[in-house]
Amino acid sequence: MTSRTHTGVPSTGHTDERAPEDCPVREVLDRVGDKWSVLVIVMLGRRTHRYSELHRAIDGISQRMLTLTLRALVRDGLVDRTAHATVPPRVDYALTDLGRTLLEPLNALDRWAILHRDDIRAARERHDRARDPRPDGT
Amino acid sequence: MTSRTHTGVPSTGHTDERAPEDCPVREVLDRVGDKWSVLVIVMLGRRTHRYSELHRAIDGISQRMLTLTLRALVRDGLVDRTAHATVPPRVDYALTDLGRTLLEPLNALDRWAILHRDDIRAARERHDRARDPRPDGT
DNA sequence: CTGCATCCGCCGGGATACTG
DNA sequence: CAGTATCCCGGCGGATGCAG
Repeated sequence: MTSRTHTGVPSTGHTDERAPEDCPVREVLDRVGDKWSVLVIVMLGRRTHRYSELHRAIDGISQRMLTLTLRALVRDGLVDRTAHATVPPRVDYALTDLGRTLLEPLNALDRWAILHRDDIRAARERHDRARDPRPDGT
Repeated sequence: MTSRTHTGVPSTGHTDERAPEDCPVREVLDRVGDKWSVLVIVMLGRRTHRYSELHRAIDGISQRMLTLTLRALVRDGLVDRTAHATVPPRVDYALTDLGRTLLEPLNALDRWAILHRDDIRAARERHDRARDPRPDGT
């Protein structure tokens, strides 16, 4: 149900109350914010990988999730699938041009994470310590 | 079982096989890739909001999730919570300096989404049509 | 090797009711 | 107004087994 009932806010008119639902960021995150997509994209950003390579490289991913993730990425035109009719079969996955363009904003996020991961850890510990003082030194 | 039997692939050895688990991008996504965090951050990026304002502005969010989301963001030092001891109570939420820095990479993702959302939609429809031709015109 | 099918546990998150 | 507490459901994702 997306029908905005605008209960109170009588469209203040001047404020930028544009609902963030149609905010494109969320759209990307809905596609790529899952558990494995970014990992796959990052791997394919380095070079083309075949299925088993990805499976080995991305530690912890199940065949099921790797397949589902790849399928979704292929469907959205971010990843290219090339099946070689050899025996044993061989399937290569690579980023499409579109997929490669996604690398940039992802790297921006990456840089932010590298710069501020310690800040977040610090803030978190500070916050937790304030809530649960742990009188003893364990 | 991860013991490389190197059936064909003769041990890459020199390639940058660094596992992407320690890839910081995933860290950010684990924190902010949930359903509501980005929406809240975007809203707070525009201006300070109080609880009820966020609740009204972010269409579809439940009190529970708004509370949980805000708590997590505060804990990580991305959002600042200011409770005014008035009656009725009033609580303001605003981005911290750290939170504001996150706006940039988020905007990068945003720009990407705006630029390429149509490409993705097109690729998806093309892919779906190829798989399920739908002979009739429904 | 590259998947697909099935079963199942876990938890994100919605609905609802209640409190300070 | 600004939350908290409880119940509950869907689906994400892991494990396993089977197929081309």
